[in-house]
Amino acid sequence: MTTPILPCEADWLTQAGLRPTKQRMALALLLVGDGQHRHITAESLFASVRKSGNSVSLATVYNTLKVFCRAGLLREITVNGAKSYFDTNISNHPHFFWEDTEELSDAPAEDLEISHLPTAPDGAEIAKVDVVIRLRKA
Amino acid sequence: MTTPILPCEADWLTQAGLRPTKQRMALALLLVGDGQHRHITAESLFASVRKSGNSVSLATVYNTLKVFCRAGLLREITVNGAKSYFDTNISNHPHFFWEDTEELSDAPAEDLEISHLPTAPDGAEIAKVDVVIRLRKA
DNA sequence: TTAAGTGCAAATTATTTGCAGTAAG
DNA sequence: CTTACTGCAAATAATTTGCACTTAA
Repeated sequence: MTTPILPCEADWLTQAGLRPTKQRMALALLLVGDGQHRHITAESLFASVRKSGNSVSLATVYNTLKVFCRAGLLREITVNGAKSYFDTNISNHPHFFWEDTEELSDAPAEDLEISHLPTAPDGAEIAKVDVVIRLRKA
Repeated sequence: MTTPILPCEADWLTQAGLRPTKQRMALALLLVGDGQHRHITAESLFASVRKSGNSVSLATVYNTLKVFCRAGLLREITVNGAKSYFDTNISNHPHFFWEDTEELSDAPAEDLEISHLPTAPDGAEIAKVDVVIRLRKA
C-alpha cells in the first residue's frame, strides 16, 4: 500500500516543480497545511518543525525557504536589519511590523491606497513595492 | 584664538546634543557638508572617510551612525536582508532600491500618494511607514 | 542509476561589544 | 578631572557554502 501522503502539501510542491521530499513536506505542512497565511523566519520555522517531531536541519530550512521563494511559493519580506521574514501570502500587500516583539503581520490591504507610484526610471522596471508600517506600543 | 571649527557640521552635532569630536566632525562633513542628501552604509562611509584622509575606525563609524540616528540626525532605512542604509533626509519619503547595484536613492515623493493608511491596532501607534520600490533592469 | 536534496561543520557578512587608552567640557 | 568617546580585536547573529552521504524519479 502507498504511503498516505497528505495531498495538499504535495500538490503545493509539485505544482511549483519541486520534489516533495520528506523535509519539504514537513515544512510545507507547517506553512500551508491549514490554509492560513503565516509570517515566519528561518529560526521560527526550525523551532516549529522540531516541536512537530520531524527533523530538518537548520541549513535545510534556510535553503528550502530560498527555494520556495524562487519557485514563487513564498514571498520574502525585508523589514528588519538582520533577519528575513517569509510570507505564505504571495500577493502584494502591506505589513505591520511590531517593533517591540519583532513580529510581522498583514495590514488590512483595503485600507491602503497608493494612488500612483513614481514611474520607474529609464531602463528599470518595478520589481515590487514593499510597504511596512512600523508599530510601537502607544 | 579659537580653533577654526567648521560651523555647519559643528552646529549639526551640537544642536542635537552631541559632542563635536574630531571623528564625528569628519563623518558629519561627509554626510551633510555640502547640503546634499545622501544614502550611505557603514562600509561606504568608512571608505569615504579613509579616502578623505581622515582616520575613523570602522567600529566607530558603526557606533556613530547609531548615535546619529538616536539623536534624530539620520534615518535608518531597512531595505535589504543584510545591510543597513542611512539617509540624511530624515523626512518620511519613499525610496528606490536598485536590486542589481544594491543602491538606494530617493523616489520622487510627489508622485506617491497613499490615500489612507490602515489605522494602527489598539494600543499601538504608527512609528513610521517605509515604502521601498524595488527596481530591476528592464 | 543519477541528479537533486540533505546534514553537518566551517566560512562569510554585517554588526556589536569589552576594555584599555584618549580627549572634550 | 571625569565622563564620554575611540580603537582594536574578539564576539555575535543570521545566513551561506563545501562536501560527503541519501533519496526520489
